[in-house]
Amino acid sequence: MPKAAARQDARQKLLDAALSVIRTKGYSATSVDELCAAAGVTKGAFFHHFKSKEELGVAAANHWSQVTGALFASAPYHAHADPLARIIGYLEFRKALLQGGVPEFTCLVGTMVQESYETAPAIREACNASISDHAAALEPDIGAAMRDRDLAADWSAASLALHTQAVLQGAFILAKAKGGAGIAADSVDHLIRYLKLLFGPGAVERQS
Amino acid sequence: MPKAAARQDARQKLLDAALSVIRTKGYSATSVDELCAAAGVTKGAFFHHFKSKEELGVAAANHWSQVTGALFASAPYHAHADPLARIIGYLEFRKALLQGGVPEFTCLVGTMVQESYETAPAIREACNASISDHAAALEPDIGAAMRDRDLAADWSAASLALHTQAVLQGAFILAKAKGGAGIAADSVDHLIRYLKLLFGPGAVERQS
DNA sequence: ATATGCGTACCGACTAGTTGGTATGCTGTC
DNA sequence: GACAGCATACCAACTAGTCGGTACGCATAT
Repeated sequence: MPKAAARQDARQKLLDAALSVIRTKGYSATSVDELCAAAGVTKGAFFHHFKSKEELGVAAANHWSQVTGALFASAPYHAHADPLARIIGYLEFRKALLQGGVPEFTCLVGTMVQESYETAPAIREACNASISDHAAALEPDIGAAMRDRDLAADWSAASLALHTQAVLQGAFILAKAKGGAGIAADSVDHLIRYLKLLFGPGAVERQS
Repeated sequence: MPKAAARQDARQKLLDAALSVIRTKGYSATSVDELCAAAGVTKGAFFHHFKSKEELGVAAANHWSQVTGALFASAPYHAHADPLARIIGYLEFRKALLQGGVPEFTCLVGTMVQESYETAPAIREACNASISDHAAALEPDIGAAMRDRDLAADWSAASLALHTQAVLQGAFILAKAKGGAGIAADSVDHLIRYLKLLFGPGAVERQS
């Protein structure tokens, strides 16, 4: 019975379509009709599940958090024993993700927040939560690496975690401007170099 | 005779209005009518000077390059004798610019390229030129600092120059998401710390 | 078993307003 | 009187959102 399975999946199809369409054209330039066409559903279905386009935007940001959250949670870099190795592993993983076309590896919430931070507070907050939560997931490892090496820093683990996200978001903008991923990988390399310098020479190698 | 002065300035007023309106609402969400209202001109004047909205976008990006180019060319950090001190001075200057509301200190071309990189090649290229030219202006100082210190690096002056722009663009996104400049300043601080580590301890202090 | 009742999921034509763009005309300057 | 600079009026296409209606699953009663 495909009927039971088919039910309630217009919402999912719309959210999945939103991820790719909005990353390609931006939030404002994406029309509801276009979203419906990409998802293969009707406008009636759209407004049955979302009371407005803005609500779809919020839901898309949350959906993005879930999808990427699952991706990073199951990534292999968590296996490293040394916390700094896990952080570097995370960044290498981000670099490995820079494959395919620009719309495929760039960030949904980074794109959306640029367009709606002043006009759609609900979207801004959902995007902020997505970025901030993702950064917060890095904090424990950064904190542990600092403690491991008795670092008396004038910066916090939280600020460094957010800085990694700033570099990534900025790398995406340059990739969009230049039309390729190369420059983004270079920027992540600079970030990795920064971390290795911060935590001392040979810091990663002296892991267990 | 205000007439002679008033002539030909609809274009300037439109470009100036574009800088602030597009930075606030984004390119797609900004309508031609809105732009005209903000500039205090009519639609006829708009399409007299620009044959399409996209052409206005390109012109706005070029206008942005000119305005910011003049700002940075006349900035005080060029006075430092040491090239590294000039670079750090540039970043401190960028930090000092993080004043007022978010729309006032964020970057026009970074905002525009996100929305139009796939749909408007002319705008993408104009934004790319703006970012790349600005980065290129930093290259000579970075190269000089590398030579001064006999740095045998596995990265180029060009890639570090672009990395600074990535950090700044990413910092703007975080500022938009969080609704404040604080996080952006933190990220620039991390970047300054990276440069000081890269060029060796006490590198800036041993300038003339 | 089957009839009744009801809620959720979905459809697609419709509307009021907005969009980028055009056609035409007026006004001052060379 | 030609032409640049602008204004006004207008248009077809598109916009987000609405609305009356259908299809179907599920619970309870009979």
